[in-house]
This record gives sequence, C-alpha cells and structure tokens, in this order.
Amino acid sequence: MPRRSDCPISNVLDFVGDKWSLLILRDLVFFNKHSYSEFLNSPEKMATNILSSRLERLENDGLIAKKVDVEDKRKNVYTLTQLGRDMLPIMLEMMIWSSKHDPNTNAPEQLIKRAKNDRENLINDLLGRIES
Amino acid sequence: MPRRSDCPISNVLDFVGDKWSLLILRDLVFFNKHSYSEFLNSPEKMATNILSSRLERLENDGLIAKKVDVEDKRKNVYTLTQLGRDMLPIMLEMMIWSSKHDPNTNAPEQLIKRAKNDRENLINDLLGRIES
DNA sequence: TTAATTGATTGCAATATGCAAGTGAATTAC
DNA sequence: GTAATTCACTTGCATATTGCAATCAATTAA
Repeated sequence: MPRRSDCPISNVLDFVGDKWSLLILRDLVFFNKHSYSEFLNSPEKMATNILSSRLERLENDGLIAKKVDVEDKRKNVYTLTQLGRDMLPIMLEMMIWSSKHDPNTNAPEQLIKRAKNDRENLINDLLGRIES
Repeated sequence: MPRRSDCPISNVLDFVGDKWSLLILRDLVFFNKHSYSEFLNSPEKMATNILSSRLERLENDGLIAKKVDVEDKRKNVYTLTQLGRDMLPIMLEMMIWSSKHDPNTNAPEQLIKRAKNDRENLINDLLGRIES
C-alpha cells in the first residue's frame, strides 16, 4: 500500500488496514502461533492465497520475520519484529472496545481488566512470553 | 461485514477493518469535520462512491449518526455516537505507533506526549470539544 | 431564472477476494 | 526404499470491491 498522507492514523492503516493482517499479529502475540498452518486454523478461516500474500507483505513491511524451522525444514517459523510488537497496544484497545460493546466477545475478563488497569506490565508479560 | 468469530480484535476489524472508515472517524474527532464535502477534502482523497458507502455502513453499524443540516438542507451533519467515540483510544495508539516508527508522521509532538502520559484527560478534552 | 453547490449514483476498468484444486519439497509410515 | 502424508504455497476462475470520471437531483445563491 503506497503512503497516502503523513497522517499517523492513515500510516498505520497503510500497513495493517485490512481484515486479516492484524489477526496474524494477534495469533503471534496471544496464541503463540508461528506457522502457516497454525494461522490457517484460526477461527476466521482465511483463504490460503490471502494468508500467503499477507505474510509476504508483513515481512516486506518489517512487521514479522521468517526463518526456516530447524526441526522441520518444510516449515517456516514466523516471529514478530519490534514494529510488529509495537502493534500490541492497538490490539489491546480493540479488545477493550469489543468487551464494552460486543456482548459475545470472548476475551478473558482478567485480560481486559489488566489491559485497562495494568497495561505496561501486561504488555511486558505478553511480549516476554514470546521470547521464550 | 458478517461476524467472523467471537475474537474481540476480529470484531473491531469487522467494523473498521478497511483503509477508510477510521479516517472518517479521525476527521470527526481531530479535525471537527462533519460533512461529506469536508471528508472528501482530506489529504487521502477518497473517491466519492467509497465515501458514500462508508458513511452508510458506519451509520448502519451505529458508529456515526446523520442529520440534515438545519441551515442548508442539501447538507448532512455527521456526528460520532458513543460506539464511534470509543474508537478514539485505538486511534491514539496508532498515532503513538507512527510517531515511533514513521519519521514523516505529522502528529503534533504535544499530542503524542499527552497520548502517552495523560491519556484520560486528553480523551476527555478531545471528546468534550466535539460536544460544543 | 440561471448558475453553482452538495451529496450522492452510475458505468466501467482494474484490483482484490474467496474457493477449489494442484504443485513440489520435506517428512513420516510401512 | 517406496508410498503416503504434510507443509507452504501457487494457479485458475468466479465474484466482490475499488478507483476514476461523468452524471444526477435537490437546494441555494446571484
């Protein structure tokens, strides 16, 4: 997506302003998923060609990094870069919005509470868990 | 957009997961814009049919409300609902992301500082300004 | 009464999406 | 060692969405 303006909101949308990209980042942060097939099994059921193109774009944009799995060379291991990790606060605010306005949202209440009242520590905990 | 899952992030994307919807909400919050022609003049230059369809969808989804302008009956006046106002924290986090990773972002430094250190008051100030 | 403005809609080409099927390399099962 | 399976894509094709220019009706201004 070409840069449309210097607006900081428009700029983020140039990176992840579609229905799928943030779900991949979500899977990386919240569900410890790291591979193509894991992303594919997420409940939103994205098509294989879309997943493929989004992984490629996220990598090109520097939000994720790709390495061949040392234990199974058919597999790629995807990880978040700093740019990708820094999308986490945006995702937390989305969770708070849904917990307020969507009665069917399935976010754990405890997580929402921490997102509201203990953000910095929650972010450190979530990102710290990724390192290991 | 039909609901794809009960994930709170997916849910927000079902509402504003495209390149344009959040820019309309941005114009309403940050630039006090209220009409079709004002949105159209934003620097991202969205097409008239896209703007039209997004305004319709945002209204149907309950994020904005539309009224005929009492002073000029050709015009509509668009305002944020509570659902729309509650998207503001998401936009603030996007601004913070861009201020960190995009050297060309044009958000005022003072605004970013307040978004980081004085969020609640900033939100109240921005939304309070809308009422008047 | 004519001209300009506003908020759209329409037609059409280009792009993106969704789905099913297929591919080749790596791994596992026999 | 061969066959079957897994994995990460890729392709083909129908449908949907987008981008762009032109047009429209209603309202307002001159």
